[in-house]
Amino acid sequence: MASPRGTVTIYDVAKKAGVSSATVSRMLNAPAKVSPEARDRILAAIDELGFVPKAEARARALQRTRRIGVITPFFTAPAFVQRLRGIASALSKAHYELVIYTVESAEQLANYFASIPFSGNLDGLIIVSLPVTDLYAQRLQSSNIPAVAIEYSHPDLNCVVIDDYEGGRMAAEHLISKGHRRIAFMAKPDVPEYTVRSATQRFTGFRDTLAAAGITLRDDYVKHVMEQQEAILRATEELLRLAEPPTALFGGLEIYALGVLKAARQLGVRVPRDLAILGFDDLDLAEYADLTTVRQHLDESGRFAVEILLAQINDPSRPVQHVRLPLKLIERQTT
Amino acid sequence: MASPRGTVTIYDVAKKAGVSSATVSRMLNAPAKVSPEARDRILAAIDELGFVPKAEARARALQRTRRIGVITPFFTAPAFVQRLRGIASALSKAHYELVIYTVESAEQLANYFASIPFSGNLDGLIIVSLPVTDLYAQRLQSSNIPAVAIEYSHPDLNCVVIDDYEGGRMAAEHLISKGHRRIAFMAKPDVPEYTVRSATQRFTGFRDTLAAAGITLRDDYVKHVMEQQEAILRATEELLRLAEPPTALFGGLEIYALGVLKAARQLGVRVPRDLAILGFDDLDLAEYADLTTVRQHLDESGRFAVEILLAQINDPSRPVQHVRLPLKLIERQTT
DNA sequence: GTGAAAGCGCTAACAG
DNA sequence: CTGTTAGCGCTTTCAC
Repeated sequence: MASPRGTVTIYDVAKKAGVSSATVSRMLNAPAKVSPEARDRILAAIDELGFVPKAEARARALQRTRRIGVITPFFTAPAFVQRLRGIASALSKAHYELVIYTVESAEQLANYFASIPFSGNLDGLIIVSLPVTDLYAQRLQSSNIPAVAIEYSHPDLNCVVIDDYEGGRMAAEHLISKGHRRIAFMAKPDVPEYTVRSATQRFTGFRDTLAAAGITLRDDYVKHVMEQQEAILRATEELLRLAEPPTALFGGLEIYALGVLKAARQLGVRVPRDLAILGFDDLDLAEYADLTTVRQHLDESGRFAVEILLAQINDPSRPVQHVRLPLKLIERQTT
Repeated sequence: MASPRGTVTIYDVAKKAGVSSATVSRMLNAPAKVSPEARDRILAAIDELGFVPKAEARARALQRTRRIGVITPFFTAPAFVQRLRGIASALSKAHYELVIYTVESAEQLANYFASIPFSGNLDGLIIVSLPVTDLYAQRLQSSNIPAVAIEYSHPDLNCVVIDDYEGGRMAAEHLISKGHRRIAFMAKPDVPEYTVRSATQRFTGFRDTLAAAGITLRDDYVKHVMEQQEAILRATEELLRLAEPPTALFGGLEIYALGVLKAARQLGVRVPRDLAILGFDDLDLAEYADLTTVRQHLDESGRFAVEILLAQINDPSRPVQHVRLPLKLIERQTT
């Protein structure tokens, strides 16, 4: 019989069980310290009253919330989802709640960092795929809340990242080993606001490795286009219409590889016979599309972040940790 | 200069600004009620101290958390993600925090309902794609927390659902209108624990409509298989190897349509020429695959749920609301 | 083993 | 406009 919203407290339980509120509290937190008789009566009272401890109150008394926050770009992109999945799973195992803050713009991100009541409201924070500026890092530090960044790295912050340069290298190597020499690259335009350092490094590693093998990446082989399928289709056509069309393509982001794959099918180009396609990330989608790709274990990145975060929470004096997750080439049908 | 974790309170601010804590509180909640001079001094103090209000304390005093919870199956399936996306977006606009509880088994669900401190920790609850039993509905009611269920419906609970029977009907009608008469159906096995009522109704609507058009759904045209691609591939082969193979197939769940599409490609079957394929849901994935499908607006379902929930929170006396979202046939390349 | 009582940080009357 | 004061529900000494 619960009365009006949230109305039954330990005091009610205490009264009904004929003990003090302190004893009920003990019962809840350290049952061993309570006599068996009292225990039974309290348990009965709890049952009867339908008592549920109020986390808010608990958190205030305890000075911790058992809740960790995740700041992530508005999760339209599958990669965020997979990272989140890793986080959610690990957190749930550790009995932490997960609160999500989605960010749709740089401005909103700034707002969050400026105004969100981090300290005291969260036991820790995970920042997913969002650039961490010095200012933010500093604010995080001074607010004294344990945090870890995924994908972007900052010297003063825990983070879990991958070696994008190495990823580019692996991609190039794979394509070369398959006998390709006319190799193309497609990725996002380099817009200033969302300067994706990782994509750039991927590209650099890719190009350097090609160069080391005596292959120069021709300018007309590299396409920077928007993520819309239409744009990708057009770029693919341009590529194929070249006098010397590429025989292979590396998509610096999985969407591009996937998009080109789709475009290729529409254009009647056989994959991988006429055009080999290689992606990066290994989204769930990639498996469905049978795309060969460089896998970074997205779910794992989330799990790792949680691990580091919890360690940090339990021992605040812990030094900053940077982990770099391994990459792996997953060979499927498109190369 | 923030001192040890979460240490600066309104009292600190008050002292520094030479006012009482109440004034600081007013400043925070109703700045108009504070004199300009005091305001400035308080603002300055806040800045200097790096003060951030602690949500826990606020929530306790206010008796509301500005936080709503979402219980969802472990979000491996894209449909959950899209629903979540709608929820997250709507919630963020309304300045609510979103806390996520993922559930991996029926048992865990029971645990949540039994032991999670819902009341007093959350202002509201959204239950995504999880069967709501009478017991749970009752507990929800008595704990007096506003809630809404998505996908599953319960008479005593707000919910947003679709008309699955109608969906099945639309699917059948579309296929019939395309001239098909040998039509197959593929879906999940009917396991007792996860009795997916919606899938069953989809099927019924589908079969009834076929029947009304004088087409009887042959037993060897309906396949209940696991979601693994391999199982789907095998089922597809069996279908196609029939003396009279079907010319069209309806996947009661999008995965099946997608899986069959993939299988068809592997088997060299032309889609839609040799086999038309129709899905249900319209996941992001469907667009990528150019799958014709019956769309239920997943994102929208989340948005609606939030709307109802907030309305309910603001006016607890509001009657239970059942909304049924419309379905729409999205014609793409596979039929 | 148990109870009394003092907080945890904030808000909301109530006087002034 | 502002300060005083009493909670919100739970935990945690400190005595007994």
